[in-house]
Amino acid sequence: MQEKEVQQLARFAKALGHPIRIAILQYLNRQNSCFTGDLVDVLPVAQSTVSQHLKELKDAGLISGEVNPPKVKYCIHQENWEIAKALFCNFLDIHFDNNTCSV
Amino acid sequence: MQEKEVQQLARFAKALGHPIRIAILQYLNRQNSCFTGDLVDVLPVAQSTVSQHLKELKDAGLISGEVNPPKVKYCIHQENWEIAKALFCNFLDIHFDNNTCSV
DNA sequence: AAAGTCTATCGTAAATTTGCGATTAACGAT
DNA sequence: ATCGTTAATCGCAAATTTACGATAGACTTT
Repeated sequence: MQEKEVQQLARFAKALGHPIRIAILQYLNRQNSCFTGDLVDVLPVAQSTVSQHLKELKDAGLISGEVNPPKVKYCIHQENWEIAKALFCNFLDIHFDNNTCSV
Repeated sequence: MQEKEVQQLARFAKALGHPIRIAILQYLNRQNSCFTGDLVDVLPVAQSTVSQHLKELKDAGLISGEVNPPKVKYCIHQENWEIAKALFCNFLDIHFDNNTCSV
């Protein structure tokens, strides 16, 4: 594993290192996409806090937001999500077959 | 995914959220076990800093240390490592086959 | 043009993290 | 008993994270 990959993996892991952000990503995985407001309704923190967590996930590259006035629609950033998956699988020593990953 | 699992996953992810800690775990995965000093030799940070990162990994449950005076031998905490694997795989939507993790 | 909706950003405070040098603790060897 | 080795812990400073309310910006609708 290259140094760059270690950095990238740590970056992703750090982004996942908060329960609210895990919850956001889970929600996005289920719903495919959602607005900020949907998350504010569901999560036990203030709107500004949700926004901040979304920003961190976006900065880490795990999600992307599409402005859809006056709302913003978020979804998983598929390409980077796959990269994250690959890095985690590699690191956790999970062996791949073909398309997904299997042990 | 239960709330407790979300918390646990976030805890593990947080522990992985630093390049030095990733490097430590990688080293442990390769070497099976090692002393603190081995890591100090390899990592670009001070001894006290390495010790601190080891403490965090231990607190997160990912490693365990066996005192072997005057050294301390660290290794991956296999049981918890498997739990972490399972949680990450589940979260990242990685499909399993058989023996190790299962969804 | 004014009002309303939705969300990002600002300002702030508290808590946590990161890193270091110095010290301490534990133990074996002399 | 003293010395040497190894590693944890302490004390500290700087940076980052977390959370909130308040404000500001973008755009629709009235």
